[in-house]
Amino acid sequence: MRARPTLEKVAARAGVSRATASRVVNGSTRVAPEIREAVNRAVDELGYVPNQAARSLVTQRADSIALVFPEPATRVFSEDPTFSGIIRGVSMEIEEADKQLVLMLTGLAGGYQRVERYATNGHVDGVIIASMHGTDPLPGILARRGVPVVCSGRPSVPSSLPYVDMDNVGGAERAVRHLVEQGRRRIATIAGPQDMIAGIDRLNGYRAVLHDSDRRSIVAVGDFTRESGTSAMRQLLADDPELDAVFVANDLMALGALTALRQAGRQVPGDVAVVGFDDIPAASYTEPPLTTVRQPTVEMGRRLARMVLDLEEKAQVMLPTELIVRGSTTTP
Amino acid sequence: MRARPTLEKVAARAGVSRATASRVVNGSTRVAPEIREAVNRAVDELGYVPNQAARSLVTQRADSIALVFPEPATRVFSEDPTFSGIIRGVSMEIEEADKQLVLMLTGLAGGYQRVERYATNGHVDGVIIASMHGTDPLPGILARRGVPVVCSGRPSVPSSLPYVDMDNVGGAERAVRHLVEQGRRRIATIAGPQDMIAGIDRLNGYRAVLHDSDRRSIVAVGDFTRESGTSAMRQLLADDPELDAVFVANDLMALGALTALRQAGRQVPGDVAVVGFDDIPAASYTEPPLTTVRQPTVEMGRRLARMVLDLEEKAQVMLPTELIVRGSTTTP
DNA sequence: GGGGAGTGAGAGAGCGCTCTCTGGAAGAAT
DNA sequence: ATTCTTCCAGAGAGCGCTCTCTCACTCCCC
Repeated sequence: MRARPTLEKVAARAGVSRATASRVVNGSTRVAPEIREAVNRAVDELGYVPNQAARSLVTQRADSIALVFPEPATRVFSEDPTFSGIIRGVSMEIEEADKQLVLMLTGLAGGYQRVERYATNGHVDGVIIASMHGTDPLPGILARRGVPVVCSGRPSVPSSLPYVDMDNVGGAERAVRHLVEQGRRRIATIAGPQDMIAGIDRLNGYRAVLHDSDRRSIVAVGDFTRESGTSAMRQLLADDPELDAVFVANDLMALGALTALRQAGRQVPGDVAVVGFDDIPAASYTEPPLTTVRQPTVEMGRRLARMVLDLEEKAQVMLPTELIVRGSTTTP
Repeated sequence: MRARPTLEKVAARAGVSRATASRVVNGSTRVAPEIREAVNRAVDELGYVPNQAARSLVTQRADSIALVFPEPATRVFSEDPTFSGIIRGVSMEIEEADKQLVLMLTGLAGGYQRVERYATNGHVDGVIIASMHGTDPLPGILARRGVPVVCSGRPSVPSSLPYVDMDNVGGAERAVRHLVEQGRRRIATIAGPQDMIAGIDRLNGYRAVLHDSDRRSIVAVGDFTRESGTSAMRQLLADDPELDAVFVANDLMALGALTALRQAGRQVPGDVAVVGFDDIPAASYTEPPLTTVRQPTVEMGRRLARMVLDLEEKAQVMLPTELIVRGSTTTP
């Protein structure tokens, strides 16, 4: 394999100085057309590609951004496509901007320092933190160190850091209101973990609508896993055998709840209507198909990337969610 | 934010030359203990972290490796956790080696050139290609350009490139043999796409066992999606209403097949036994739970990473698969 | 026609680091 | 005591690039 050509070589071949070659490569307009032409030809002929390390060294930019998943890696890539959607969205924008995506899965405590070291090190122009725990200290640390940071999901402690969040409250409200409109009287919920903003917000949305419609709330708490959905549903049925609807804070738990309901001999939606949250692929294949709230995960990734790349203003953004009505709440 | 300290600063503080500081930072043994001590103290006090760009520039190493998914990104992160497992495995090893993971999702044709440019550019010490299409030209191109490449999945055209593959043939054989042992007489298969090595190998495994056991093969072909599993199953039932078992080349299609069987009024495993392949999370939650073949995806990621990092010899490796027997083939 | 204004190209410094080469001190051998 | 060897620290070049500064040249206006 032959050595990679340098700018010097390109300049020599085009009969110009290195500085001029650099100008052409970087798209400066202040170069005479015929010279630009000559340089471009030399670039093509030699197959020149700029050395990123050299460029970074002088520009102090890295042309890459880090996407950090502080969750234990095992959880990150489960059946939940939320993270996949974010990765895809981020990846699209990053690619468009001709930058690189550095993926960091940092489940353990030690991983924090690794990310911190790496990010404060000029390796990276910005960091996207796909944390679901609002209390994560990492965003604050990095921000204080001067690294551009954008979070997915609103931090639970108010801060001025930019983030992109889903409208969890609104989605939950729409879901529960849908159950109310279907004439359901006793609407229970299986809430998510209350140390995650998504878990908190979705429960708040549920409570808000029930309060308005003068129904009492029936709450069980799960941890977003399928198993916890099953046991939470059993507990709800024990608490209130008369319940006729349940809003489940994510689809995975809703799948578990469906199992528990089947085992308890309840018909869905005849006896009990079920609404989930997330719209995972499996939701369309349950029996009956699951009514759920869709999240714009890819869009979320795109916005995160655009913010961290400074293609749009860093702000605190809320993305709308959408209720997808299927068979688990209505009979055709 | 204060400027990052340079080696120069560290050296000054420790009262040594930059060269000596560099030696200490890079763990050279030929430094007097007290000096090493002094430098380390200065590093700690200043919070020094080496500038990777500067280091790369002189060492010609990038300390990062690329993980490329040439599939359309949409497919990559679907319900199929194979890719997630690979990412996690790769990530673990990369982290351990203190290198970076650059993720490239290059669905479109143009993406190839981007990867090629990026990888032949010294940005990256090696490339892991998570392709499932054995005919992918990218590995060959990169290898020819002198970039270390390791593939996940055996290329369909024989080559000398290193790869890590799953024992698809063996897994399929074990699955079908299991059906034979259960006394099934008419064993059909829903094969995967025949332009993917996994699809081909799993069909070959099926054929081999049927041939040995003197049964005739009944084949329908799907494309690894759930929908294709449903329609393939319908077709099989039309072709041979008497079939009493089906080996499905992946779990997603098996889920679809289960739906078709239910709609056709067949009991599983009473009338028809079903085996899948992959062991996706959903497989344990179907009714009945799905017998399937588990793949060591995380291990695959680890091996891929270790090879590309030269922690183990680059070779053509086959990882064992494991039959997980559940309710879709046996009654308790 | 002369002097500024404007424009485009080159010279050269320097980003932060590694690594070879050199030099000096200390210990071993003669 | 002198030379040789060993060992460790420093000097300095240079990785490939960007960017400022300088300079040469053209153009235009008085």
